[in-house]
Amino acid sequence: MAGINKVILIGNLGKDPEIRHLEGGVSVANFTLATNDYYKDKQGNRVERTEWHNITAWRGLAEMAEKFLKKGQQVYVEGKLRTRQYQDKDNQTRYITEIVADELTMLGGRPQGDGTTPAAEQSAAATVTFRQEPELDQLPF
Amino acid sequence: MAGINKVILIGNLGKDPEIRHLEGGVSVANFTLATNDYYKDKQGNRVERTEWHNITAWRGLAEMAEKFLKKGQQVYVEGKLRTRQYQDKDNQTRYITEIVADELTMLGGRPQGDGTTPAAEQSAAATVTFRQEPELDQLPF
Amino acid sequence: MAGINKVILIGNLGKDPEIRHLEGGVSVANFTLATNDYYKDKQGNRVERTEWHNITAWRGLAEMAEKFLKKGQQVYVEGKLRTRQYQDKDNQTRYITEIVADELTMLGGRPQGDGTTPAAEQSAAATVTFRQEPELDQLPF
Amino acid sequence: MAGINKVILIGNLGKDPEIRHLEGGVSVANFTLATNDYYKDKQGNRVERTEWHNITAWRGLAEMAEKFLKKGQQVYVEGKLRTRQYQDKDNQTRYITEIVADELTMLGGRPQGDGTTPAAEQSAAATVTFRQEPELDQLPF
DNA sequence: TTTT
DNA sequence: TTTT
Repeated sequence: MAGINKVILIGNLGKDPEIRHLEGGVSVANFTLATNDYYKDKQGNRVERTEWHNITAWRGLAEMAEKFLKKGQQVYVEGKLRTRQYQDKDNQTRYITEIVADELTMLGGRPQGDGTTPAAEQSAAATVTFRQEPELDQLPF
Repeated sequence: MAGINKVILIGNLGKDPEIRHLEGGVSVANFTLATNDYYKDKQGNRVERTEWHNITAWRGLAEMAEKFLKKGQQVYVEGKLRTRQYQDKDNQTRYITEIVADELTMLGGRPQGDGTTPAAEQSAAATVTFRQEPELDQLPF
Repeated sequence: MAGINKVILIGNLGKDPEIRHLEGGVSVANFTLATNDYYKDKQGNRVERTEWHNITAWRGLAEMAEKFLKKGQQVYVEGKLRTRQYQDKDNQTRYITEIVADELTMLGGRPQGDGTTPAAEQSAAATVTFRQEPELDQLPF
Repeated sequence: MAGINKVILIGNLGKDPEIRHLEGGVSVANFTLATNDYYKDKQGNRVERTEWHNITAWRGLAEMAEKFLKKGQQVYVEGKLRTRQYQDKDNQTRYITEIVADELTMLGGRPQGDGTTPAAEQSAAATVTFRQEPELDQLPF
């Protein structure tokens, strides 16, 4: 049965995206994204809570993430949850949950950079949306 | 900085919700949810992929999950991602990502039951929405 | 500046989709969707409120809506808001807000049909997802 | 049957929110929000399309919109669609579709102000989330 | 005009 | 009527 698996995040990159080029020319980028919220504890103090998310982007979206996204930047991420298993260094099975991005949109936040990027270029880049084409496999037949 | 951390799922319960009552009278329910999608592999075969999600509901939403949700049922879940760490049996730190539910809506699917629940009750239950009140801590001050 | 314009609905079709074939071979389907919620009035009575939405689907998604969606069926719709103007019969400018669908997923609800559709076919159809390819114009250059 | 009626927008305010205080002390704020996207026309030219949305906020959320949101600012809006009818000046029935906000989050964009607001205050305000409590009527009984 |  |  077809279902829905959708994640929508607005947060800040914890580091610059890291891109890898797999065999067959496929690119994959990874970065972490912090989303913050606030709550009041029992004493009435305002407490901040940061949640860290593992974001993965494939193909053209990976290239664009590498090109345009920087540590500290505020970004909108839309994607889906995927939990995969891997073997840790002790050969034990572990699980990691990632968000596979379908869309990345830069929001108003300025990137934390070295100051060498011309303001005009930053400004132009700061508002672009990247949308991943759905895999050609999504058709119902 | 305030962010957005939102998950929207439609899937089927992998098991009946399990509820625990913590000290202080707080309830928490857990269940797994399967979301399915399809893709075509390189040979053009239609392949199904199932993603399993860990859902957590608190307080009144936990009570309602226990009361109304059953294994197999199709449900809409809205919530937020939370990754927490715990110690495994070898005292190693591990991480698990869960969806903390804010809203649960039963969809058209009939629960997989023992057939003893009157149809009228099932039908009445099958379409209700439960919404968790936001914690009273969400105000910006 | 790039923005986000996203609508997520789960409701029931008020009528069968109506499809039109425009010049150039482009298809467009329209249907209405009812979403229901409940509130308690000041006397404590449970009141139902129905909201009606105008859904538009283009191209392949239109064909699939016509083929698989029926009056009464429960469906998940994801799309974007678009308000367009038109001239009414008195030649006055009027506005209508529609949801242009990107994705349609049939949920558990059985279609209201003439009873001639084999159950197996209904069941197969009842869970399919249709996803519109993004227009080729979504790239940021 | 319970349904889902959800809208998620990121855009810029077209004007400062206008607040009205109804009898009984209830506040309601209105503003317009522009969401922009881009497409390539048949000649390959990049064309911008702006969609304007009517946003309504009630009670505490209205007060906060009035206090913190300004023309030009970039904001995340989550809410639900509601189409209501009214009589125009010729006593004809007309319809308008609005988004009734449940949550407003200011994003990185600086408000278009008179320059008298201290930067620190702007910065503090620029990232806050306001969440409307659900009406107490949302419970399923 | 839907659904429960 | 916004933003880039």
